[in-house]
Amino acid sequence: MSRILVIEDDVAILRGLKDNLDRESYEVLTAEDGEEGYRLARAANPDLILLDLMLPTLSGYEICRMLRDEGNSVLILMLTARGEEADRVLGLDLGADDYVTKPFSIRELKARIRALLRRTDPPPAPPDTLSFGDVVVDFLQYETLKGGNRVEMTPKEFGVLRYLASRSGEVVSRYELLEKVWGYGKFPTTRTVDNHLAALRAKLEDNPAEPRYLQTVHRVGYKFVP
Amino acid sequence: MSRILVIEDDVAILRGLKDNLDRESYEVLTAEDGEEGYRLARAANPDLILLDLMLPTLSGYEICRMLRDEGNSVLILMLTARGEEADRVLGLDLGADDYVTKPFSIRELKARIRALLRRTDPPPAPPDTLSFGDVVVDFLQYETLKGGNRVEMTPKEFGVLRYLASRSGEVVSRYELLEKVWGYGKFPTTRTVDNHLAALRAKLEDNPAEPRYLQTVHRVGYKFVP
DNA sequence: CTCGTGCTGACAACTCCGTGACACCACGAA
DNA sequence: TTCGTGGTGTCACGGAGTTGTCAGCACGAG
Repeated sequence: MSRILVIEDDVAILRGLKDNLDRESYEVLTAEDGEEGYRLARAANPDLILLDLMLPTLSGYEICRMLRDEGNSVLILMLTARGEEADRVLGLDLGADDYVTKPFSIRELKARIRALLRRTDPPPAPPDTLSFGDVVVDFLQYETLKGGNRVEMTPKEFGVLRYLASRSGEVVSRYELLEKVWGYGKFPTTRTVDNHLAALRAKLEDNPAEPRYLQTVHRVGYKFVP
Repeated sequence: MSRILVIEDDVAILRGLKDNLDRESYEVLTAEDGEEGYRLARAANPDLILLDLMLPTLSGYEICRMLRDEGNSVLILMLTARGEEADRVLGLDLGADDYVTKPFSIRELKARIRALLRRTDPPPAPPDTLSFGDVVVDFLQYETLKGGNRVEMTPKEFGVLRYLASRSGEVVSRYELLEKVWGYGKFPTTRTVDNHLAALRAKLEDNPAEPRYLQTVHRVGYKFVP
């Protein structure tokens, strides 16, 4: 069975989680502060980490970033306070795999843990750079060149393009784009997606009226065709 | 499509919810009081329940508890008034899966419903690609090639073909196609199915008048013969 | 303050879908 | 066999839903 590391400073919650996960016959390790959790994360090689965001000595945010910087791709499920940093946690910059907001239902948590552990083929890693036609995009520097000239793009435009590129060739629905690029808890209209696609086309396509790379699939969504 | 049970005593809200969810092609059941809701929850086997917390005869709180005590793991999305024990709803003791506080935006509600339903395991995935004769169909890219040439197909056509292919060799009734491809709650004429089959034949068969792959079974339905 | 970014609503243009009409075909009865 | 009935193939029309586009507003950063 899988090994789960729980890093949580509230002892009551920690015990509740451990009991519940024990009962599911996971192997459960626990830590009550950030430094201890970080040490265990590296030493015990868990399959998944339940990581509280607010911790003594070392925040969950820092632990997550440190692990990722080391190239550690362990599954991380964040426990966050509602509304607090939920959005940033899900941003493209922090490498958590999922999150739940407190207070959470234990059922939901267990379902998410199962879902994470079950997924054997990880999602396609978003590319750091992208080239097509005479366009070169650097997602790390947030810089875009078209025909050698600099093109200004907004963060959202980078996000949309990056997600479409990570699904290269597949049709992606507007709802999926909203969830993946905008993030949980944000609910703009699907028309917003259209607007950003229009902006991308205007900036990157040779003939925006006849898109070659950012194509519409009527009633379904958009796809990036390299 | 998914079956949703809405238990809500405010008839205006109930109607609004039903209309909106109908439009998303969910199958919607409704109940205006707790007892009726509870009865439906057990009898109709919904995929998700929209559950108002304050109800006549039986509160949402009690319904949730009763269902969980019976081992029923149906998804439950609570509708609560602001500040109305929202935390306990998601607490470890009561097994709701998510909640929204009134007044809520219909868009947020729909997004949460989608998120919850997506989390459950979908039925065995139909194939992503399909080949027969000189035809190659890619259901992810929504692209079809016949003899190396691109063929334009509409989403409905992809849907019909995909479902027939997932039942490869079996005869599928028009009624079943309507249910699975169009979704519950949508009941166009069976002539509509014929039209889409005709379109598929025109686009994919070598001789549409003598279909080789998309065959009619008189008085029964259609079958895909690979 | 001003500017940039993102979101929404409105409008027009367009695609797709559903329906009805009619001709034709399959099957069973005589 | 022939006929009749009901199912099916096909077409074109009109409505409904989607998308491209633009203008305007809200919000936060500088």
